[in-house]
Amino acid sequence: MNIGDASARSGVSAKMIRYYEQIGLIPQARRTASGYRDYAEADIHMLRFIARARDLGFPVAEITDLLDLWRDTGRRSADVKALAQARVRELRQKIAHLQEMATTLEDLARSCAGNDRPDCPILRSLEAPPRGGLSKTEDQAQSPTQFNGRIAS
Amino acid sequence: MNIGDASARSGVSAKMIRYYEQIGLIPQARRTASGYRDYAEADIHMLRFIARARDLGFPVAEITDLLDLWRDTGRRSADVKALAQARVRELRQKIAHLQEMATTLEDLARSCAGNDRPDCPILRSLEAPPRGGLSKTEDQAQSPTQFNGRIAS
DNA sequence: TATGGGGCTTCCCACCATGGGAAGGTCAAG
DNA sequence: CTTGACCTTCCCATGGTGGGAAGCCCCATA
Repeated sequence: MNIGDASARSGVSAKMIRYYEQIGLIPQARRTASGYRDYAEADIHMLRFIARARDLGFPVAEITDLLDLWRDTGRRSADVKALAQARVRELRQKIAHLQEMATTLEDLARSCAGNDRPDCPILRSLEAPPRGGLSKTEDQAQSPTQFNGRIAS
Repeated sequence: MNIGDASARSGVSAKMIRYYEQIGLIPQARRTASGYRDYAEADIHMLRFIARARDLGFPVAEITDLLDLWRDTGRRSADVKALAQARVRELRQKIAHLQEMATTLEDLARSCAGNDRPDCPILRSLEAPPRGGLSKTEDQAQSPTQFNGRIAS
């Protein structure tokens, strides 16, 4: 089976299949005499597994572990569950962050007249952030743990 | 004022200040005789505006418009409000997407024993997605509108 | 059999926002 | 004048994904 068929049957674009191979997420595909990648049913199965895991928000790096567990018939289901739960926690964290941004913005928008006049609380708020107390240039160290950047987009 | 001070006072890293200048979000900074960027109070003000807008989830591209409105004293507050609301809608959409992923994963995790046995509904689900009806290789066209990729991370 | 069109290959570029780091110039304090 | 902190530019990496070019390959139809 050519990469095009594998793509159509797995839902993973040909570009991505090559990429996954390149980064070592999936093994290097067999090649035909002329250099075409050649896939079997088992490969489609694996690709679908990957697509589904991506749908559920697993980063590619983590899917490696998931695939290992999938293939390991002697696995402990607790290990799989732990992975899923860690993912849920991260998703919830991102959600909370976005929620906070949305709520704040919504509040600001609500308090804006939205007419032809220039006066606008949104812009005023952008000028002078309402964040508690950070001004002395020192205290913005705020743990470089999870939120390095701003939006989790 | 050097870029380091501007950074400390605005909360925007020096790296980012240079980047914003490079992509044209902020004007090119004045330079001292020796080539150092030199900032004034007004620049700090602008950088803080940008930082705050990023905090609220505005993509850099959109901040250009925001800055234009900010500087335009003859603006209509309705224009600002529209921008904010569009952003809120996008945030809500991302939230909904993440929420769905989290819920699904959580359901799966709940139904997984999480013990030493290998049997695991999570992996089973990854093998065979529970999505309504997509199997015949044709129907996965699913409108390439907003969700080009999977996770909105 | 020749030709054309569609599929395959690799390679590079772009996104978005951010950080890391190297190589080299500058400034201010000691 | 030396030293160390700062500045400059330039390149690279991230994470997934798509776009596209240049050049083979394969098959069907004329």
